[in-house]
Amino acid sequence: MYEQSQTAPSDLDLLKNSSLTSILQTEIEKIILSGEFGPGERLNEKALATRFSVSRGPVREACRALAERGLVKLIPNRGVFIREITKSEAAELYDVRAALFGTACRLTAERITDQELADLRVLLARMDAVAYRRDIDEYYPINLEFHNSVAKYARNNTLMQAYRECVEKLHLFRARGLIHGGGFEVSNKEHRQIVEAFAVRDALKSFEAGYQHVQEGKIRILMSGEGPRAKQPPAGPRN
Amino acid sequence: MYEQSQTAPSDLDLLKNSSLTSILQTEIEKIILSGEFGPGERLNEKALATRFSVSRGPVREACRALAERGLVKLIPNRGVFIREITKSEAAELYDVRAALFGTACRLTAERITDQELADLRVLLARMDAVAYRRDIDEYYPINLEFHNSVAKYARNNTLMQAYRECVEKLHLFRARGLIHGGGFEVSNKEHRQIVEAFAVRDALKSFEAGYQHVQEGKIRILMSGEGPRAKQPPAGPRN
DNA sequence: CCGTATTTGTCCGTATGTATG
DNA sequence: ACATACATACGGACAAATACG
Repeated sequence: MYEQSQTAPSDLDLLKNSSLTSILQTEIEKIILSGEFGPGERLNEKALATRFSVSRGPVREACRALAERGLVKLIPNRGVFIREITKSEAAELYDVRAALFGTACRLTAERITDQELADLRVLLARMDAVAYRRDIDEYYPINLEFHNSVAKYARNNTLMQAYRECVEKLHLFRARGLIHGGGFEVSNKEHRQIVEAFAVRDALKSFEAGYQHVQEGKIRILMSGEGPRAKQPPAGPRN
Repeated sequence: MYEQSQTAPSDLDLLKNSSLTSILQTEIEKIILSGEFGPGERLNEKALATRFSVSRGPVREACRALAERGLVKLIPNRGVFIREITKSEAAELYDVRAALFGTACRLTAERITDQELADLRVLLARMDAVAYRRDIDEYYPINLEFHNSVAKYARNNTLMQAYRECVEKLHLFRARGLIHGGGFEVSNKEHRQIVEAFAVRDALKSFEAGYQHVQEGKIRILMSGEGPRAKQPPAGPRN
């Protein structure tokens, strides 16, 4: 029998998780985030299966995983739909993101090395440079790297993963067209406050700076446009 | 064609998600949290299928979802294992939980009604009563209700769900036997600080009280026992 | 080190439920 | 309102990989 001979796997073999389902999960995720299908649109199982030249089984499993992750929504007997993020849900997500990023900042403040601090300052300078030219295509990736670096320096993988998931879900909203464009300088000023809090290793101040930075992003979203009108489905599964 | 005729589903029909897979997901989750299978142990797909008198398809889908949720771990060609939470992972989870609960407290402080405040005080009194008798079986559910109430009063479903998931994952660790038993009075004293911060609607103070309360729980865990020895798997999939 | 048994991975067929004309 | 077409849900079977003797 198996009993105790079956033990938990090491963390390493998760990386080369080369099952067909996990590959599909990644691919479908890419499709979703690429915006090929708009929010609310339906994904056809068979179409996906033929597209990747596989059977529907792995596709279903991959979709089930993505549903749990909040990227798609599964309706019994109707199929899988790209998750629609309403404005209020986006606002909720921003609060969660603020909680996680703020805490990442707090932990980072307690653990950051001088080298890491210097690296962050480099990113600040680079953002200042491109912000001056109002180049959002240049600014965005550096901004992303800044946030990811902070999350990394917190040395808490669980926290970082939760943060990434949160950001990913918000991409579904951003894809709707409501991109928080403006505010380079003000954004980078907030970044600077975070780094300064790191420099003096002030945990609470770092938290608050990170928390408020995300909250500012939320406010920009909420102020822009009217957001998606809550278009009612023609008919949910009535039973 | 489908085009726009297919719109996103309303939030309501998620509740009666009566597909076989989602039922299995709930059932298997119950099995895991009940401790019927210890952490690291393997779940046999066919055994689960016959147990619930269903095919392996829905079982596999349910397990995929649980894997994404972090309750089980899927290893290609080897199967599904109950997730093993090491002490360091538990510590990381506590930081995340602290972030979420602290933020829930912060939001609650901004939105709590007098009635809700009164309800919390009732829970405090009840916990004091059972703490006096050192009755952990009585204390635990009230303690749980207190935390859930606070999470609810924050009026942020996304946050609450993330918090619940976090707590659920920590149950996998608690199930190992390292229950944070002691400290009734000190715990309820922290509860009282949270409620007092609510009473004066101090957001930052509420956050810090909630954050530190969870952190205290973390410290109790870390201090207890040596934690699970990292028993190495006999052989990972070598390829 | 090799053969066998068991388990997982994948695919396909049928039934049921939903949307459309 | 009814019938038709189509997509999903589930079950079962075959192939591949792994574990054990």
